[in-house]
Amino acid sequence: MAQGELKSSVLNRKRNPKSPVASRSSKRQKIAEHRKSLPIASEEERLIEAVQKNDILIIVGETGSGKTTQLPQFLFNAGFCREGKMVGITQPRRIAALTIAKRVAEECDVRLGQKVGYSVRFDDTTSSSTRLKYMTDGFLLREALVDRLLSRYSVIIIDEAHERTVHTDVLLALLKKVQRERSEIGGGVLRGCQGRKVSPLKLIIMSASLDARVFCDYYGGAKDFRVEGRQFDVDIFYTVHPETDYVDAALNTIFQIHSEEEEGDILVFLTGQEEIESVERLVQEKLKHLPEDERKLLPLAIFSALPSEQQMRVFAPAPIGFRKVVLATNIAETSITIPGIRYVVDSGVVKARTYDPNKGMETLDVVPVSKAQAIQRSGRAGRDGYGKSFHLYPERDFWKLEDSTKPEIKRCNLSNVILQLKALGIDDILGFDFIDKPSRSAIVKALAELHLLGALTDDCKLAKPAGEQMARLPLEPVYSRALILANQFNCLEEMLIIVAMLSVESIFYDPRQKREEARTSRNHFVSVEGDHLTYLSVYRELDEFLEERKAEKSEAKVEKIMRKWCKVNFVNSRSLKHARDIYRQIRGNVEQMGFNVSSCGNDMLEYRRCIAASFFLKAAQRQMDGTYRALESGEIVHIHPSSVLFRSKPECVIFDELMQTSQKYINNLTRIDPLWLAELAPHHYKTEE
DNA sequence: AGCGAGGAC
Repeated sequence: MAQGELKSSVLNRKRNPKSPVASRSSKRQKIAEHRKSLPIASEEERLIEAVQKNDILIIVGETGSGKTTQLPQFLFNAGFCREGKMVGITQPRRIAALTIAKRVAEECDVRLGQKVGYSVRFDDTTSSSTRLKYMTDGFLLREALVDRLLSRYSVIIIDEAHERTVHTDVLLALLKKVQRERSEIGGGVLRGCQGRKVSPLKLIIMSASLDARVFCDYYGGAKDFRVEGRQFDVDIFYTVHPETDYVDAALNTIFQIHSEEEEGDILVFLTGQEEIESVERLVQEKLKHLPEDERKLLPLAIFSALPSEQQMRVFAPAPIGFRKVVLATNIAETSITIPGIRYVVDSGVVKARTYDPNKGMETLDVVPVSKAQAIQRSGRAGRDGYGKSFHLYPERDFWKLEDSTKPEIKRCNLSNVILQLKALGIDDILGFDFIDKPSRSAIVKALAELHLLGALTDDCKLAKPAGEQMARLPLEPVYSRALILANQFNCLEEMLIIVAMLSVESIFYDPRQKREEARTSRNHFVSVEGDHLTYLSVYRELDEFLEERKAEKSEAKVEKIMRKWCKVNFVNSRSLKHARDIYRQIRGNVEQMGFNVSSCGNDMLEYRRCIAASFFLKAAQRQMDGTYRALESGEIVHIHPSSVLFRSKPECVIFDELMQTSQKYINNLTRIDPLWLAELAPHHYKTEE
């Protein structure tokens, strides 16, 4: 939303070179006109009155209402930022926090970081003068660990609450509690963090969902306020009969649009990389059989694991006379907005992760989308003008879909959430007032895991200091535990690198066409001990490479060198950069905790023993038939083909991940001696021997 | 003998 507007204003400025003063005043005028034209503009008085009268307000507004950019400015003007107080606005995604803050700073005619700023991991632009603070919901949760009453905020706005991410759900519950505590303290008798006076907290929940009831009910009949959206109309089409093969149906629909419909690009929602790459080939294949003048169709893939340079291609306009057909996962549902899309093709399915707490196993399944998801997908055709949306299933099937996607908190491993809650002083997890309660068994399992990792005491209190240290680290509890143990094994330096690498996805990029070339070219990284040490050597080799070129001072130059190195080595540079950021952050964290970052040098034996001691819950042993048995759950599993140990099949391994896709796969492995388990985790494996 | 949706601290 804000992204596109920002870009066009920059273009306008270039096209009309005026004196800086004139261009500035015409820009101000344009911004004022734009603000006045938003549906929410006429609601300022009513909105402020509603906020003043209600401590909790649910705002329902569809795309284009202007609620996210305007409401914080209304609140500022109404005096909610007096006495140094802030209005905090949370977003599920960093890119949204960033672009919206930039947009609002421009509207307010201030430099980013002054009155308006954003805070996301690795990137904090706020200052002591910041009054409107955009941030990720995860960032606000981290702040709560330091200042439990969030006393610097007079108003907190949770945006995109309908998405129901884990972070949003935890915040919704936490803020309910914080608001109660702040009103009980009242009158500033008690003081919060750093002696700040504590005043009541206003809470605003913003949702695009038509159904605000779930939020209103949760907050004891809170008032809802509806704001009009503004989107172009999208005509919706369904198939007459159910399709047996949605890939085939998608192909036919793409070519039908191409031959029958007016100009405009096509966005196709599919389920994953393999499927997208295969549809891309099929489109190209089919084009060969068309007459020359009908071949002007350009298929482009986009999914999260795709390197940035290739992701960027979907944003470039198609060559003159060509029509783009963007083949996307649900990355294009919310995370990225592609300009020029007029036609949407919805397969009606999505890959969704679920977690089985009893087996400690995640599953990635193709499942039908929800109604809300199908509507969201259609809406992607109405960003730049009116559009058309083609669903590859009959209308009667649409009505059978779930209204909305199951909240993530009911589908994930809760160990991190529960550790955070414990660190926030919330001890009764089973009785905690979640908007949607996770199952009892999921909670019990996570508590047991935290206990086994040493984060919780026998009576389920936060252990001191291990539990507190683990909660402070922005990592999965099992990784935090690994860092604490590595400190004792004198291989903290190595474990910091491995944990950073395991925290990011798709380090290696294997384009299907060049898979063999990619494998061969990175053979020199591969360790016979497994994936962990392979990642270590990738990280170190890049580090040495950059060290040798340290003469290059500028950050941009370093990035360029790094990208080149990654390309040659078939490593995803975005992933590796992310790993380096995480490394720096968690290294800072452990140093603050007083850990001495020591290295085991070339003693990989000690390092592997540390891996075994840390991840003892994730061990698997080879069986007679060559399959593996996960020791904790008893599941029969296979080594994932992308692991460097896929062919060598050692007797006993530690794995990082157990996921069911086409089979039950373990991935990211290290070879260990089975005797180490009983030696290093006797409290868990003592009976095995 | 063969392969993983999207986010976030």
